[in-house]
Amino acid sequence: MGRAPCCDKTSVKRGPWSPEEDELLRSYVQNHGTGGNWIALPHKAGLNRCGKSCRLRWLNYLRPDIKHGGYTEQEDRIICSLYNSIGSRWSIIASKLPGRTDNDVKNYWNTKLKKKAIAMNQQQQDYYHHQRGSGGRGRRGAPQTQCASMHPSPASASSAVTTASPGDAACSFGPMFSSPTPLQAQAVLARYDGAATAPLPPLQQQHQASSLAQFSSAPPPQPAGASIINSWAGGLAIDDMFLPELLGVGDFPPGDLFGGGFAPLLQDRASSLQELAACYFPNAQAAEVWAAADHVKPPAAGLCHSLT
DNA sequence: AAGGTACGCAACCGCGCTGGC
DNA sequence: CGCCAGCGCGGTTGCGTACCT
Repeated sequence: MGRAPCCDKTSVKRGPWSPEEDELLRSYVQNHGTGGNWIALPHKAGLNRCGKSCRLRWLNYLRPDIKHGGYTEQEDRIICSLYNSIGSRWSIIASKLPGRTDNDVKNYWNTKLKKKAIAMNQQQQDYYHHQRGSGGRGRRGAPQTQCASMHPSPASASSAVTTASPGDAACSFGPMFSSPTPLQAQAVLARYDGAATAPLPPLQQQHQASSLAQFSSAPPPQPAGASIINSWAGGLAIDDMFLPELLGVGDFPPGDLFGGGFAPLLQDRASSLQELAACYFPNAQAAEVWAAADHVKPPAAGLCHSLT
C-alpha cells in the first residue's frame, strides 16, 4: 500500500500556473501569510490547486525577493564549492545565495554549471597529462583537478550517479570519495576556528588530535594511473580540495577554474577558511555535538550562516 | 520553411523528517 | 509512545523554445 496522496489529484488543477492564479496566491499570502498550513491555503485563497503546488509556486516563483538567471561568477563558485563539500543539498546551497531557490540552483547546476565543471576538468586533466608527459615536476602532492574538486561527497553520491550522463565519463560523479568523518570535519573546523572556540573535553581533544593528524597528513603514494583522484581518506583537507577554487588562487594552471576569470573574492585566506568551516557548523561546539551524535551528514539547520 | 533535436526551466512526485495529538 | 498530517527536500518529468539541419 502506497503513501496517501496529499490531495485529490483528480480534482485539483495541475500544470502551469495562469497569471490569475499567481495573483490570487500572491495577494492571499501577502495579506494573510501562509498561516503555517499550505494544505488549507488553496481553499482559503480560492485556488483549485494542491497545497504543495501552491507552496512550490510561492517559494520558487512568486516570492518578492526571487532572482531568476544572471548568475554571477561568485555565485558559480559558491555553488561549486558547496556542491563539492556537501553534495546536492540544494536548499542549503541556495540559502547561501540571496534570492535564489533550491530549484533554481539545482536547475542551474544540472543544465549549465555541471557542464562547465566537466569541461574545466577535462582542461585540467589535459594540462596535467601534458605536464607529466613533458617531464615536468608536477605540482605539490597529488594533482588536484577541477574534476576531483567537483566530486560530490557521498552524501549525494546516489543522486550524482543518477544524474550523470554517459558523456560525463571524464568526470563521472561517483561514490569515489568518502566523507570526512564527523571528527575529521570537526578537526578541520578546529583547525581554522581554533582560537575562537572553546576547548573540547579531554576525550574529544584526543580524538580530534588523531583525526586531525590523519586528516592533515600527506596523501599516500598514488598508484600509477590512479593519481588524479584523491579522497578525503587520502589526506586532503577541505581547504586543499576546494579552497583554491573558492579563492580563485593556488597552484592551479592558468585557465582553469572556469577559465581563470574568477578574481579572488575572498582576499584573506584564514577568514575564508573560517567561512567554509562555518558552512559545516556554526561553531566547534556544534561540530562536537554533531560528531557525538554520529550523524552521516552535517546538520541542515544553522549551516553556512556566515555566507549569508 | 519545416522538421528534428537539444536545452532550460517550471512543476510534479515521493520519501524522510518533525511536531502535534 | 505511536500515529498521522503536514512540511521540506531532492530527483525526475514534461513542456516550451531555441537552435540546427
